Amino acid sequence: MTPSAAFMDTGHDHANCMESALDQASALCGERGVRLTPLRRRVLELVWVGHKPLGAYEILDTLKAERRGAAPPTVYRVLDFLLQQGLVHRIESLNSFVGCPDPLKAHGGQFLICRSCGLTAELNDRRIDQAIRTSANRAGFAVGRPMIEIEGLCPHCRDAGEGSPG
Amino acid sequence: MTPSAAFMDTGHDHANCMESALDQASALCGERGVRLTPLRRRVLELVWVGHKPLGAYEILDTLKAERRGAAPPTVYRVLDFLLQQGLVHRIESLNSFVGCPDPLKAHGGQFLICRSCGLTAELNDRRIDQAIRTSANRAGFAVGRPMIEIEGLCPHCRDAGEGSPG
DNA sequence: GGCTATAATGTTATATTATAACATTATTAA
DNA sequence: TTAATAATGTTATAATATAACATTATAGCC
Repeated sequence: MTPSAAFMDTGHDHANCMESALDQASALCGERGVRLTPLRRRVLELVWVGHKPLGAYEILDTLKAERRGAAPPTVYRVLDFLLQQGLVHRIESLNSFVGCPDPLKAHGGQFLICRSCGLTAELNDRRIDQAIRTSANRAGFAVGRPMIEIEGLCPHCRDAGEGSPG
Repeated sequence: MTPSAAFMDTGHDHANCMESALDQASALCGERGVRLTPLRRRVLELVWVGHKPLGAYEILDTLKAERRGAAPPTVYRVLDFLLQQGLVHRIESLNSFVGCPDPLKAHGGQFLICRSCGLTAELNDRRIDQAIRTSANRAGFAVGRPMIEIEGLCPHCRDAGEGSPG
């Protein structure tokens, strides 16, 4: 089960998952001739730590503890870079940022976001995408970037009875 | 063609569309025993004026010109009320608010948002909803509120060649 | 190596969006 | 008319994001 397919479960090797995301980012930046500087790498690492969306100012708080002179532009500039390279996604409904498990494939985001624990999983379901394109085309609309953010309960929190789904 | 089905076209009688939305809101509040006060009615009217999402501070600017003492809480409280009654939707990707053409039916929003002119159309496509539920269920996720915001070009701007769709 | 162009980051200030907390006014219903 | 509730007014501030310019680091060239 890849990270992109569903929520990580008890078998999920997170240290490995994060390391491989960073390695992939490093390779990808190398190929593209852009620089994954220590600062950029560190921010990418931070958004990967929890598998849950992180706010810019949460990232900033951590950076401030690690280097002098970290300020909002420090974080937002790095996030812009990571977004451009497809290494992170922005979750609009949370004003937050999360690591992308599949940066090679260009894609808008489809996210399942647990309202109880905050864990987020990225989907890439062609049927959802197709249903959207069909419906948009019918309205004469040229689809650019579809954003899909599904709030609800992850398997663990659902089973623990953390509130009703509706 | 109802407002919910697609973008308004040249045949769209907007004055009538807005009036009917306000009438429907008034009736609906009456039935529910909640009050569509002049302030609330005015804000609802403002979000309906353009068929495009309006920011809270844009609404505030208009209100300030019309009454003394309008301040951010004035607007946000009214928007909370209108959101609760299903009379407006919040567009997360724009931090903005837009009138709901079908407040009786409980629904998450499916929005087509033109990046060129800002016009927004609301969809309610059961196939999109179904595709999302199928995919979420497969991941063991209990769907609460799906948020779907499709950025792109409306028919008019697409035909006028206002930038590429991707 | 030293030079220059560019990219990245530092720094200060401020814009934009949203909420907290408490005071006042309006409406409902007894 | 009065008490309870709902709605709005008011002041202050929190949270998110960007503008503008200064400095430092890196890459490519001589």
